[in-house]
Amino acid sequence: MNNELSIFMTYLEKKSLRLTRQREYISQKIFTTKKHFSVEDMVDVFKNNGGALGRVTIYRTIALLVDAGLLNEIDFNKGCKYYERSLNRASHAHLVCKRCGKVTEFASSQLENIVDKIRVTKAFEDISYDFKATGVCSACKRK
Amino acid sequence: MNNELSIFMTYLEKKSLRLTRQREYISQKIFTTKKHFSVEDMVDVFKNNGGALGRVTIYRTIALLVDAGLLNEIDFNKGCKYYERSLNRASHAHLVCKRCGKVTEFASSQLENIVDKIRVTKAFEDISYDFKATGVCSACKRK
DNA sequence: ATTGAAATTGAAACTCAATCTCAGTTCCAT
DNA sequence: ATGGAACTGAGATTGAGTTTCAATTTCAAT
Repeated sequence: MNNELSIFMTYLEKKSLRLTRQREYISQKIFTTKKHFSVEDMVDVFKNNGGALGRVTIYRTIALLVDAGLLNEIDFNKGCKYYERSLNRASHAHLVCKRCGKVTEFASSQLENIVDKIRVTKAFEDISYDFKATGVCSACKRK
Repeated sequence: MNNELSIFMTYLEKKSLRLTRQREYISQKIFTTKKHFSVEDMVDVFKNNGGALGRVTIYRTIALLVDAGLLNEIDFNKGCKYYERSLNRASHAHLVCKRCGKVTEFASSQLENIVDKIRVTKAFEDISYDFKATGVCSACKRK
């Protein structure tokens, strides 16, 4: 059922790392999150839910999830990293408005074609990717 | 002749900003740079060349050049922003090796297609874009 | 030329995301 | 149980990038 958790467990085992109570809490919370989030967002989640976890542990767990291929790291020009779950996501670009900062997604299967070509012609492996288009959204343009 | 400088001058005029000695030094240096560079790289350039310019001025001038559309801001997972000249560049992706950190480029005209589609279907304007693929390069894989 | 408003510079202080350190704790294999 | 390895988290640290502000430069209007 919980595919992501089982992938995480396999990853940890392969690296001789442990699925601790903290790692389980943090990853389960992330695996039920639909939106983009920053590390500080997650720190706040656990602060508010009483289950105080050290911010360092949250940083480290997210780094593990990125390395395991379960999270993509993305940059929205906001001064900190953001993350999104990567499993079974349709390929998409991120549109960031440089006026209002709003982020939207743009589905495009062509991105997969490009990545496939990179994989084949450059012998690049284990690829995660991020297409970011920065511009002015239609709402801001009207002003 | 110096197309980029004239675009920069037009941009400054439109914004009622001045082409100062410092801005001219910094932009000319950038307009003769082929490689990716960080702000600190530029700070060092001017430190070594004796023409000490305040780092704040360099930050601000680069921000102007980005806003003028003459530089693209790119992220190589290195903890600071990098920049590349954008005028008349063939569209390309950045491949970043997560082991050795090496950055290579991958030309792909398909990227323009995707951006065109974003422009039209999302009414997104004034777009700059960055396609980054993070993975393991063929050299690191062999180890 | 002189004046005054606006833009500019740059040193220093500051912010804040992210990392490092290290002492104390937990877990696992023997 | 015991030793070694992994783990946690508070606090200190780093470093890119921004803000502040006093002093300077520029430009348009007189």
